Amino acid sequence: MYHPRELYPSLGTSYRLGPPQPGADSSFPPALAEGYCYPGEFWGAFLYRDWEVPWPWDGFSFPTPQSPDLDTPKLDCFLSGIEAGPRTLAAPPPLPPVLGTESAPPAAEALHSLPGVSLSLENRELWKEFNSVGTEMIITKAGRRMFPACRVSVTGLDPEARYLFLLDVVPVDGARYRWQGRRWEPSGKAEPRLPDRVYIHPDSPATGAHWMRQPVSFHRVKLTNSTLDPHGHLILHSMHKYQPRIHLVRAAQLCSQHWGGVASFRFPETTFISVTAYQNPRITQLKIAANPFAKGFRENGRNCKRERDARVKRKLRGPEPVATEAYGSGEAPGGPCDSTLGGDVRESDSEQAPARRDTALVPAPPCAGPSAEAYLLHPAAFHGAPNHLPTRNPSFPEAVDSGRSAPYSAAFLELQSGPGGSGYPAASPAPFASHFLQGGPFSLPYPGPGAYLDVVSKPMY
DNA sequence: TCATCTTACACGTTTGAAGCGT
DNA sequence: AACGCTTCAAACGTGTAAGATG
Repeated sequence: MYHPRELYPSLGTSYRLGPPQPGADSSFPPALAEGYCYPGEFWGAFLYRDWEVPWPWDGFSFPTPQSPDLDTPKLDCFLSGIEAGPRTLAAPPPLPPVLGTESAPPAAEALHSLPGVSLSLENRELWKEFNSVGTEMIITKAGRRMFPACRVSVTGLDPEARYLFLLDVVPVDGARYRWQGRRWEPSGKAEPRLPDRVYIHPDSPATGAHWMRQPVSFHRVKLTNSTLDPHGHLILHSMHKYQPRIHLVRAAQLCSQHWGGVASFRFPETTFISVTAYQNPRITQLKIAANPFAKGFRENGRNCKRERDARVKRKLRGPEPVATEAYGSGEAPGGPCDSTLGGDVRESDSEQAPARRDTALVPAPPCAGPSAEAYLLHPAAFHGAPNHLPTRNPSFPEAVDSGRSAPYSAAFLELQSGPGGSGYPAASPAPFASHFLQGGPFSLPYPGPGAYLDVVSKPMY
């Protein structure tokens, strides 16, 4: 991955994303609000903040914002330029204060101007298993993958139209948490919110047929606790509760100035607490049992506690004899649930390097040449079209993050908010992109596939 | 002293280049 | 020359434990 400053030094260091500034241009519809909907039921989504309507399910009520920062729709910037679809209203169920005690409904939340589109969590059972214990996600300076990863299947897309799949992670509440030996409990106020970043699925943009053909996996997303993270990973605070959101953005016409709509989803069972080291031993066991990368820590693995202890003892005694004991299959009940995609297709096969991608599904946009303006207005049109991507500045080394050549040449933008965290160039007439891009030359490139994007960023501190 | 974070480590998995045969 | 298959080494992704930090 490359930093935009490295890729495009002429652009300077600050790109700002934000909703339109008051008075700058009032010709756009207000941002759609977020809503909660059951997959398949919500369609055409809708909701909240400004309207109050009865929630159709017992026990749910309108949420009370616990923090002014809380749950700010990062993609409002996207929505402000989108042709709004029909609206209905629904209210999100309240998120439980403490993990492991909730009985959250199988609801997906939505933001929506994509009627008929629904998303279902493919590995819901695994998520539920973790959620029943209280999911923890390790965050490290270098970035750590999520496990379980978000894997969803989508229906209701226009097979011919192109869509972007995005993922971000938002705080669930305004509290900091603490492991009290047996469970998580709130222990004070949350840290100031960090810059919002969005992960763009490497296949983006692709046709609706492509997205619907098989489940969409976000297993490459990495979480970090480094506020200065140069790799573009999603930045989280440790000991805070978060929830992933998945967004679908329709690029209505590759070369038009309008995007066709947005749908945003989240699933209650994907809530997790970010940690730098696992607190709940049950979570550790679940991860070891379910994550193929942790096979070495299973009962029969050489890295299991018994073997490790034995190695330490042998080390203390003297030279270690050649190990003759065959260690077992390492297969634990439950298996690597996240390693499949669709029927017998492995998850990893779903996000192959471009060479293996069905590029026929994502032909180069019919635009003529790498017009900077076209890029700005229709970044999605440039995804999957290498010839249209700006050339990387060779004077900057590749990010340390990838020892091997990055299959997607992933880049990301670090887009900083201006004063107040909002605003956009009043002079820009573009209906979509210019709503959230501000402060820089308009040759601003869109991050490549598999990249991260900062949106509506706020000052770190 | 305690809670939290960082780092090095060993191991299993994944990836892609190289080699080979057709 | 092109293609497909196999092999293999390097890189990556894990959880652990010791030590550092505040």
